[in-house]
Amino acid sequence: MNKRRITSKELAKLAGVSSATISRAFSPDSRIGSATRDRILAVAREYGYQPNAIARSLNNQRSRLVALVVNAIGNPCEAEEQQLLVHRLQERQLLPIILCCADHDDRLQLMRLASTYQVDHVVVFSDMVSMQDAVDIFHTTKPIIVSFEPLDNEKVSSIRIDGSAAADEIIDKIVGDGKKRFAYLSGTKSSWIDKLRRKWFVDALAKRDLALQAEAFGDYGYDSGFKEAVLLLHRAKVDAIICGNDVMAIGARDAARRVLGKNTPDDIAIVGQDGIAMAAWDCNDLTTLSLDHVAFIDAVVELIERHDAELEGPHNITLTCTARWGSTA
Amino acid sequence: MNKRRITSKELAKLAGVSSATISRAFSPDSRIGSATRDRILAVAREYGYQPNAIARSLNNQRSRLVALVVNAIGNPCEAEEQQLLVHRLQERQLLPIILCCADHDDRLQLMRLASTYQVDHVVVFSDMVSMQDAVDIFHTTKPIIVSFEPLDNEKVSSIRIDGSAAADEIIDKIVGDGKKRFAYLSGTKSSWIDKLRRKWFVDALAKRDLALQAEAFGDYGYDSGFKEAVLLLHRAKVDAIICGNDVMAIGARDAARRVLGKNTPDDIAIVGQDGIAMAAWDCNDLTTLSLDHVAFIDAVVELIERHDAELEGPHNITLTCTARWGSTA
DNA sequence: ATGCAGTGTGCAAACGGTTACACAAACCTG
DNA sequence: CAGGTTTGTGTAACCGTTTGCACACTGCAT
Repeated sequence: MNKRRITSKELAKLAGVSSATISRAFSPDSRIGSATRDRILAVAREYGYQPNAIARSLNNQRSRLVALVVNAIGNPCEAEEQQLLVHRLQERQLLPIILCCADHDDRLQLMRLASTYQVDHVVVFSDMVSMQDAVDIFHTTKPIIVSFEPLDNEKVSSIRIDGSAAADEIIDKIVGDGKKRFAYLSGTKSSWIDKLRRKWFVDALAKRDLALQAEAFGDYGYDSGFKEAVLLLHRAKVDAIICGNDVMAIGARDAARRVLGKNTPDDIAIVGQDGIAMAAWDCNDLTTLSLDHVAFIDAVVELIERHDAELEGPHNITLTCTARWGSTA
Repeated sequence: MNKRRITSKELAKLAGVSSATISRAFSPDSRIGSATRDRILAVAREYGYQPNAIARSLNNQRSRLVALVVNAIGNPCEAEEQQLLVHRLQERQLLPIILCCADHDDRLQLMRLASTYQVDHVVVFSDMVSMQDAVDIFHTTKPIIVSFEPLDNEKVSSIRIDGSAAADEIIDKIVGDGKKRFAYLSGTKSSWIDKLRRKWFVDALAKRDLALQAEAFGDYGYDSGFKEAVLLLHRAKVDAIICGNDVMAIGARDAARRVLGKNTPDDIAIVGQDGIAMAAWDCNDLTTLSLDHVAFIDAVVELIERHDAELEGPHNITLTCTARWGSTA
């Protein structure tokens, strides 16, 4: 019970070879007689031997661990991408270590902890840590840091998102429906991603000589969407709310309907961002500025693979968003 | 650029001590002069030294890694608990490695991979792997396996969930409203958790001399809830559907409303399970058999801590569910 | 002065693998 | 059949920590 895992030396004794040979039996292309390998593999199976990944990592300088820095896993707006990425990593025999920033106050300490595990790659989805901090903490290892924030650092590859065209389309439609008084409900104060998203819409409005009539800040959650929408609608006369993500948009829609008695899209237009599966559920049917999550994760994986292949400097990929039309705008 | 991380030996040279002393400077209670420690810590900060967790783990036989075996992170019905647990682990300086089973075909291989990382604990939330397999794979390490499945193994601690009383209440209410023809929409075929949940309701019905009129199986997702509900309602005349989780219940509710034109709770009663935050959103307002997620994760953490403290054998904790009343039943 | 507990430090052996190097045996080629 | 290549295996060093043991030093009571 609680039996210690058998080591390569012990297995070597059992199989009548040296521990070096055991190691070779487990490395696909190394000089070893196929008869010996088969015998070793058989004995290994019998005794339940598996090479110790910790020891191997120490030697290799390669842990096959990937740090995923995210805000939260509970929020559907992020979870969908995370799920996709975790799947792709697993296919490649890479294991994700997830760092949840949202509810952890000392995020730097958290990243430092992960960095001591010599992770091979770092993917930052969270907008609650600054890229500069991430680079500072992980720079001694060899991270790819997938960043939305354009950081001028030769270590950081990034994926840029362009939603300006889609924002334009969306604003066009809403203005065409006779709406003029827009509000923006941010996901968070002072995050790069949020500022970028906001800018797409502000620019689209400016083209039509319009400007935001009101603004508020939430926390990417339903409750904040609901609450801030109520306050917003009491404070200012607006007939369209652009939200920082889909979940907040659902909250805002519910608030408008329940508290103010306003229905979409006639009384008020509500727009989300992300384009998560839930946005398309029949009960939501959100109009949203949506990102192709599969393409996004493809890009992340591509960056990771470039990095693995030790290709030259950082690499940037830009993806464009599209509008998903629902019945809320 | 890609500078190698500094090692304790190098730091030792810089600080004019031996690497053993470096190590001691970083272990809270070890015999070391406080002046030396302060000096070392200062030099360490200057050069950005942090002890290598991989090497430490190898030596310690303690990795501070925890394997979390889950179905998916993208499904809100699980993500909420996972988020809570990840947070609690992080507080304790433990890092989670998430294994997503839903989209990985060879789950055993996945668990074997994680087991080579000498994880200190294993928490199995997924009902897509058998507990026996998990035990077989992780038994050489010292795992706590949080299991719903009553497995008679001295390594496996478990948390049992009892929802029978709440199911009884819910059935009582629905029957009181004049409904008699129940269907059960399972989350998955042949999983222990699903069978258990189903049994609570079947038993509650039996007490009233009622039985299920129809059954179907989905995959815990919205689309499957929607699709199976449509088929179910075309196939059988039922006026209440109990669903395997909340997301499927939302799907079923949408299907009933959109495809069949039946509204809750008058035409049909719909019940979910889990009691996730989303169930309480204004647009959903689901009646659901709900589990206190905080209490649940408290229990998981308690088991992990017992295990860390090397307390005697396995331990079992039972939690009871409560009904959350919404407008769908 | 002598002995002895207590304190701070270094040495060296783990921890469990991988891999450069060395070497023996087997296989060619002319 | 000599010489060269290929193949398979073992030896030992190394990856970066931790920790038991030894040792030197201080302080204090005898």
